Amino acid sequence: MKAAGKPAQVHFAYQQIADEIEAQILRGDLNPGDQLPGEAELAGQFGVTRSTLREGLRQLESDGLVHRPSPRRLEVAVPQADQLTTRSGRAMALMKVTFRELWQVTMMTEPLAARLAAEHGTADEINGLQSLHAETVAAEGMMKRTISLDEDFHTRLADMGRNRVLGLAREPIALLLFRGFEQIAPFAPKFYKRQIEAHSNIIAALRDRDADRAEKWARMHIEDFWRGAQIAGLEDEIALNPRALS
Amino acid sequence: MKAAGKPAQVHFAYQQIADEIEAQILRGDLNPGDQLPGEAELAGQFGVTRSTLREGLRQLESDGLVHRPSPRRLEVAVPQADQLTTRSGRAMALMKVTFRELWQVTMMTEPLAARLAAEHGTADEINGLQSLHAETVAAEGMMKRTISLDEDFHTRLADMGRNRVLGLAREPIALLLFRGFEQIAPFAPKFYKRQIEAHSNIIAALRDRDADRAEKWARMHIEDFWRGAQIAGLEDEIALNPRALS
DNA sequence: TTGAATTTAGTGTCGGACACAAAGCGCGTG
DNA sequence: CACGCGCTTTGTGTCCGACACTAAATTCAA
Repeated sequence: MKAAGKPAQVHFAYQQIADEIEAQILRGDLNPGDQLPGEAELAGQFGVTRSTLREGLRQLESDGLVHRPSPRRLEVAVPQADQLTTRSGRAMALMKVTFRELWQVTMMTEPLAARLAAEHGTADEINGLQSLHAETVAAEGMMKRTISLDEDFHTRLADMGRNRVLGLAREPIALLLFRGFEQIAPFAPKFYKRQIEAHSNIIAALRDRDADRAEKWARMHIEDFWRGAQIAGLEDEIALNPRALS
Repeated sequence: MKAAGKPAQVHFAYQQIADEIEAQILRGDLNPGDQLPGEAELAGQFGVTRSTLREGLRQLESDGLVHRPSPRRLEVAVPQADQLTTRSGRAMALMKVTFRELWQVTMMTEPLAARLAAEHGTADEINGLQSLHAETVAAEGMMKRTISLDEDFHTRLADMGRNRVLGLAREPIALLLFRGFEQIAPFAPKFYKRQIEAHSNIIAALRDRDADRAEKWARMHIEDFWRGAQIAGLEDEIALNPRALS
């Protein structure tokens, strides 16, 4: 059992470059927003060719540690949430997680999100949710649109809670689960109404700053989802074929 | 509002290559374990030079979609959990999340993990936990070692629950939070004992397959952690300077 | 037939080269 | 003197060709 330091398998130059720059960023030598030198200069610094350096840069880029606002400018970035969402979502899809797994976790995250939102959400944000909800009501029966609006509703709810960790953790999970609604809806048409009821009760609870009630309705909302999955016989089905992510 | 398809900003050849191969994997044309042709051949297929192709490969590699078991062999991989853990952990560290944020989420994940473990854990796994626990008892007072063992305990507990989504979501969060113990321990020496008590109660609950009790003790365990953070005055402190991730 | 020696193929790296676009510059005109 | 337009410079994306080194494949010997 060794300390969790860097694995020493770094004999490839491009890997060393990526590691070194990563270390500089994590160490704080380079801060988000800082601009990096041109490729030629960097290559010189590291004593490698541009080709080799570029391979290292590609790696950092796809790690989200650097990015190019303009083709001319290479700067240090803080990893963006949506990028992590994509990666996690892809991983979960490829490991063929089931509805049950997604649901079990969502049963925790969404109620917590609702609770925190009730505690920290601003009036403006609540109004925003309200108008989003209005759109949802108008879209009753339109599956794709409903799914997209639902994702949005829950994401905004989570953002209102002022907890970035929760936001990061729940996003890919909620995305996959809610998308499963596509397979459920045909079996349970009345779920549109129940969803609308739940959402409006959550909003009402937020206005009253009633964290308990918000949490309770969120829980019921997600429980409903599970009943739908059961009706559709999806409990242990794979949630999503990866291609749907694209 | 357009469908969530790929943004069309794919004028760079290396990007197109990465996207194309990614699509083939997601679409199922390529399955985990499949071997890919050599670089020369691939380059030919895509009509680019090896240099360009390699940049695309580096990107896929760091996305965890392909990897090289031997330098000679390039094959399709399913993204590994620890890779995602690193990425998420790094992101959270760079966005300077607070102890409070980490703790709020952990208050949900660990009790759920304990509950699921009580429902699905095998006798073997429980015995494994038991011996790990014995090590922890022996390490009382040794901070670094205690932290590492604690991380391990909770990770194994989560794995016992047969929920990969929970495992994926909680790992980076728990890692960051538990590591904060380093800053707490000096202020609250008796926490070693409370941790030992909590862990052994969880194990006992697992043996009885008492999900409620397991969940309860996990919750108390994490609550303790929060009290420690309060004593140390860390509630809204940044959990970790990124460098500690290395 | 099995093991050792040798060929072969493929990766990692190098160096140089060119087109194209953006950033910086100078110039002429109002 | 200020402003806009075209030119130069700089840097990225891509290509080409080459070579060392090592792991896999093949041949050869016992």
